[in-house]
Amino acid sequence: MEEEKVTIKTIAKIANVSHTTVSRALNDSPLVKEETKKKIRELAAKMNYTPNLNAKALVEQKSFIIVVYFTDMADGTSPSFMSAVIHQIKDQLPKGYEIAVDSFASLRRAKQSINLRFDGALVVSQSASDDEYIEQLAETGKPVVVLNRKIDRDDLYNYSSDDYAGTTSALNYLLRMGHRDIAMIAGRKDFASAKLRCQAFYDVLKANDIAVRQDWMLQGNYSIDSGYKAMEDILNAGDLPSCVFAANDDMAMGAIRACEDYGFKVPEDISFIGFDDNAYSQYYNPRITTIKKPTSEITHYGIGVLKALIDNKQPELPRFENLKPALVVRDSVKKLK
Amino acid sequence: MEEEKVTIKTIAKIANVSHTTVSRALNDSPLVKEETKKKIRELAAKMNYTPNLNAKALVEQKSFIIVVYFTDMADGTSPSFMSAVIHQIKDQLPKGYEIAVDSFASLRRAKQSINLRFDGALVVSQSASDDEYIEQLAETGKPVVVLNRKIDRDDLYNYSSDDYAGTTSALNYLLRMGHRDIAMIAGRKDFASAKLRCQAFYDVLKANDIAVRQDWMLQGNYSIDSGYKAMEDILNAGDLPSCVFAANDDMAMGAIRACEDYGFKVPEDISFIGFDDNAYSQYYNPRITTIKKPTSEITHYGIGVLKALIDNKQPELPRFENLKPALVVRDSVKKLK
DNA sequence: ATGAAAGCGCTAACAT
DNA sequence: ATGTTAGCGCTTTCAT
Repeated sequence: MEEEKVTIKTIAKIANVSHTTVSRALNDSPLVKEETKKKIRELAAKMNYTPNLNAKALVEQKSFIIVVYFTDMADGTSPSFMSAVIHQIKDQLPKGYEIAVDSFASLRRAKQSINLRFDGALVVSQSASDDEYIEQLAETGKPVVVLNRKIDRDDLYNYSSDDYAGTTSALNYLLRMGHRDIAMIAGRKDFASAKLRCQAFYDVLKANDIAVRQDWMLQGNYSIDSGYKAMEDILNAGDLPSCVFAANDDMAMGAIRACEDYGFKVPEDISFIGFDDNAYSQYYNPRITTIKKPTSEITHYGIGVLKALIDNKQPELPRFENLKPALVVRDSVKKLK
Repeated sequence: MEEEKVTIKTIAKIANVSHTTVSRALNDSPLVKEETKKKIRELAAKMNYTPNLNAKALVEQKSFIIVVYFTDMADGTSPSFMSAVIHQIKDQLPKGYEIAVDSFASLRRAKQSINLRFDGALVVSQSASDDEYIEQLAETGKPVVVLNRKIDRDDLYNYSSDDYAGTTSALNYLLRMGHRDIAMIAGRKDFASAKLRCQAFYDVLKANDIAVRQDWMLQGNYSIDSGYKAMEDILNAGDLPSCVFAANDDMAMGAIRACEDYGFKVPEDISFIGFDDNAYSQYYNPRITTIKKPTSEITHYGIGVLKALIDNKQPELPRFENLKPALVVRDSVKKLK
């Protein structure tokens, strides 16, 4: 059961060569005769040899670990974003690499600094409070790519979603559909995306001479439940908006549920537009009109660049790009006449 | 920017002690005077010292990596399960450990064996095809805990959801509500949970003298879309069942959407019961009656045991437990008279 | 084309 | 209480 551990020295002894030759053969060095290589490789396979990555890492000053950092795994970060990133990165990276997952929130909780054992880092950042850790990562001089949020530095590769533009197109659509009484349920305060979506909301309303009513500006935290509760507040107050812009689809779903519970029909009595286009939006009842966040493009860009960086190649993509979300019209917004 | 790398030898030189003393001091060995310890610790902090985990790992024959394996990250494994496991494990494990995430599907695709660099493994297993990799993990002699599915060996710690019992209680509830024309949308064929949920379906119907109609037994794959398509098949065929048992909530949601699209009302025209109780089930329209899978208990058990095993302690939990799911009655099943 | 020796940063026997 | 030495498994000069 317990296999004796086989190292390059074990192989060397049996093959009657030095362990140096074994090392070279296994790394396909041109310094070893094809014949010897073949013999050694076969032997290694037969003996079930696996290299000790710790030793290799020690001498090569590498670690064969790619780390993925999230702002917070407990909440705010959608599980599907997380799973997509990990899954895609796993499939594209060279074999032998481990994907380590961590969060800045847990570092903060444990008052820890970042772990230095990584060869490249992918950061899915939601908040400016991540900057201290991003700085720590950058200081190592190793490849770092920041996704999801625009950062204030131009030495790192950075891909984000243009949430301001996305929100603008959402509101312009509502306006075109005849809505002027628009409420908003905002996202988690400390998240950059929430701030941008709010700011755009204010700006577009102002540009269209619509006063923002504070009782129609609710604070959520991106969770379904927070959408439900915020909507209850709207429903329990005075007059109703004709439409609600929820800063993400999860909150839109919670809010729609609240409407149903209070006897209002969506979109007959009240319309909704969300943000993200999550996995359930197109199946929800009603199907949710929303802004599709370019998540998979962001992920794809990030992984491609990180891979190039680790391979010491020049990435073909620009340092920064603010990818455009797209309006997806479905059934949750009613056209007013 | 590029900090000179500081090792225990650097510190030793400045502190005028041997690197051994530094090592001992940093590891809080009783062999070092408190005073010296303090001095060295302060020095280390000031110099921004971080231990080289590769070196430590090499000499200690450890790796400071906990690996979490999923059957398949591309589909089948719910992102929320994944995020919950990673998040919880991260919070409970000793500092300095990395959580590495991988999937057997990707190993298979790359024709790779498991990576030996880990100190403990948590396997979220869906399918018997995982067994070859579980065997590889077990052979290392390191702590391995298998979750989600009952395995055929008793040397590993193993916690699963009793899907057979869960399905039985779902069907008994339907029967109590007066349903006898029951269709089923099954889950991904190769997944153990799907098989158990099917088997229980057959058994309960048979026990109640209800013939299983093959045109009411549809094959899905646990995705929302597969639920939609399966339901279309039912709707396009002859007579309608009074109720559909979907092997998970995602498929139930897809199927309900199909009903709406075809002009049927849920639960007035047709009832639904799901499985899992996912994050959206209680907000869906209608709220979905379902079987709550004891996911968080399973995760909790698994992490607790793995932690104990890694600390060389005897876990307080039994080797195996088949945790009971619970019926959650909501609005998607109509009572027939 | 192959081997001997050194060294990566750390811990642990074995001195003292 | 502290230091000396060896060695974990690997790659990399430097010889031959």
